[in-house]
Amino acid sequence: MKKVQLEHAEALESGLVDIGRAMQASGVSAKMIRHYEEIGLLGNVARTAANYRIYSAQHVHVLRFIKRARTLGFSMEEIRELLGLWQDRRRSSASVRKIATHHIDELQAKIAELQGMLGTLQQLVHCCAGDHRPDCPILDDLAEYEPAHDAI
Amino acid sequence: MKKVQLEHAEALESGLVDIGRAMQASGVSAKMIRHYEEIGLLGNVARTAANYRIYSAQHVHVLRFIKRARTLGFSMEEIRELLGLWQDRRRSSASVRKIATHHIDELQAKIAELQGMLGTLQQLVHCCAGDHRPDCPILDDLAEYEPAHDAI
DNA sequence: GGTCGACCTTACTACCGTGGGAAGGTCAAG
DNA sequence: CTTGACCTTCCCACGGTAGTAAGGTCGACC
Repeated sequence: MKKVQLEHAEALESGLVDIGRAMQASGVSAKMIRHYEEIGLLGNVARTAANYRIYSAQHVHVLRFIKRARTLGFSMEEIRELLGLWQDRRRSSASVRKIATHHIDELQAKIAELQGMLGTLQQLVHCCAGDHRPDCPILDDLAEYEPAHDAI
Repeated sequence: MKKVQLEHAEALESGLVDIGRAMQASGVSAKMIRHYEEIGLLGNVARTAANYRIYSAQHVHVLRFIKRARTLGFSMEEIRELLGLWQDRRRSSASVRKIATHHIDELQAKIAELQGMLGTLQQLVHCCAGDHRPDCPILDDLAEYEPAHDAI
């Protein structure tokens, strides 16, 4: 097992890319690429003799996978699982679907929460004159709101 | 200007409360009450001779204000501004309304973003068999998605 | 008095994902 | 040889909350 250390120019000619190109190709910042490596999402990343990171096409593919998953709001932990399933040929689509539906539930809960806030605020803003006078139902709500005491 | 240091029992008799009671009365954890003091939202907080924090009814009122504002999703910076306006008798309701409408815009943007994620995910989940087989449109999307190249 | 449990204090750590910046090494082109 | 773009590592920040550790203090009870 010889460890072959490529020079920078050499590496780029063999279809490998440096972090700048990986960044362009994936849309993930260099900062985050290093971070994803550090938390173990990229596996082994080669280095040139000068210690520069060198990425294979597969690495870039993983980065684009992560980027897309982040865009869909998956957490890093979920992404870790999804990557594992992606690379496992014996996975079941059910296991992927389970993660996705769980994430859908979270999204729906979050949306409901935000819509609750939004509704209340819209009501308050609607009632607020919004002029030079100090009287303000918004502040009144914040100052005087009493939580419903459902609990004993 | 004598600095009168009250004893614990003495203080509680004068309508002042310790952090535990402030926590119960406001719904804000002791941890966060100290934090809010540290970042300057509570002003001067008195201490007993034994260095325990002692809160006035006004302090508790501020804490409930903060609690309610957090429930509506305002950021700490926005809450700082709202508190300032609340305590300013010459405020205009327009200035409060402005903060609130800005927050409404943020909420709407966030909701739209989450709904975008949700829609895409629901579509993908809908297309996924979710059985023992490995074929999975969800993973396919994550792995092969190409961002639209609107930019040059 | 002594002791117990509940409460308080400060100070540090972590979470999540991202960005900023310092201080230094390396590349390729002029 | 210099320049400027790029790379390296390392540390810090955000926002808001929670956890933990090590210690001081309260009231109540024996």
